[in-house]
Amino acid sequence: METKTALTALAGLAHDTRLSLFRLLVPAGPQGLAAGVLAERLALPGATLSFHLKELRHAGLVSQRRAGRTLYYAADYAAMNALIDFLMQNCCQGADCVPAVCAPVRPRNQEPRHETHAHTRRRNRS
Amino acid sequence: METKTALTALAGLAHDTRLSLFRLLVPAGPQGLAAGVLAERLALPGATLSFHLKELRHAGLVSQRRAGRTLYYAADYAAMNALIDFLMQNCCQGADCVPAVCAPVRPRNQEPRHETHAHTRRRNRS
DNA sequence: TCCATATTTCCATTATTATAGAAATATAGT
DNA sequence: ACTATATTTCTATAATAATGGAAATATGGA
Repeated sequence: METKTALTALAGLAHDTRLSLFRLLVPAGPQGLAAGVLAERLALPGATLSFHLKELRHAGLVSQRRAGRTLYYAADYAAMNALIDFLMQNCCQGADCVPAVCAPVRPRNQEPRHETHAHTRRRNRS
Repeated sequence: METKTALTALAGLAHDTRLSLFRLLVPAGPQGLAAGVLAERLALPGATLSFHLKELRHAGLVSQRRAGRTLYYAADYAAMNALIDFLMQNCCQGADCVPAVCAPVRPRNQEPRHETHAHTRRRNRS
């Protein structure tokens, strides 16, 4: 991951509202949540919500999908993995490090979402 | 890690100059680098450097130590680990996840720097 | 075509963060 | 005590980001 990309991702998450949005989207899985639902859950005016969603989108952390007149937003797990990877480079320079692997909690009948760390064994079966 | 703490840490790293500072400090190990050295390496005016170092310090990402008239700044590995942990919660909600462990590259005659993840096996001997 | 719904973009305002010169503080040496 | 060095805090200014009402766009249904 490029430094500039990492910086944008960090700035994307470094805001109360946006972090909350992302945290709502993560357990929602790949199909995401409608803008309206997000607005309601966080009690945000539409314009403000839109502003932050755009920000997250530009940071590559969420994706947008239209279905009828509602827009669904979903967390981008690969982007989050890439960010974590980047931070681990900055934390330990690649040495003596256990890499992280993240995936949607319950992938709803869909193929695996990212090929990063294909070599890494999974743990924490819960 | 508390959300508020994570937000501060994210904001701490979400700036070009501060991320560069942190990346200079990481390989420097626990004894850190003098403010003067950092100023020179990044070609920053003293006041600007001070501003960003304070920011990083308030975010808990770096520590300060005085020796004579020079102030040394060092990366806080535990804080970085905590941040990565936090992000992994937000990425996969604790399920199906390999936790990360980070440590200084070459601990210079000093005891291990953090007790987080004492249960986790190390990998990547290089 | 007309109306309702879902959501965005526009724009003005306010709030927050960054920049860097100059003055202040801390320490050390003579 | 005086001077030099290292670095910070003070302060004003400039730059960037966030907020939210109002107007605009997109879609779907009658």
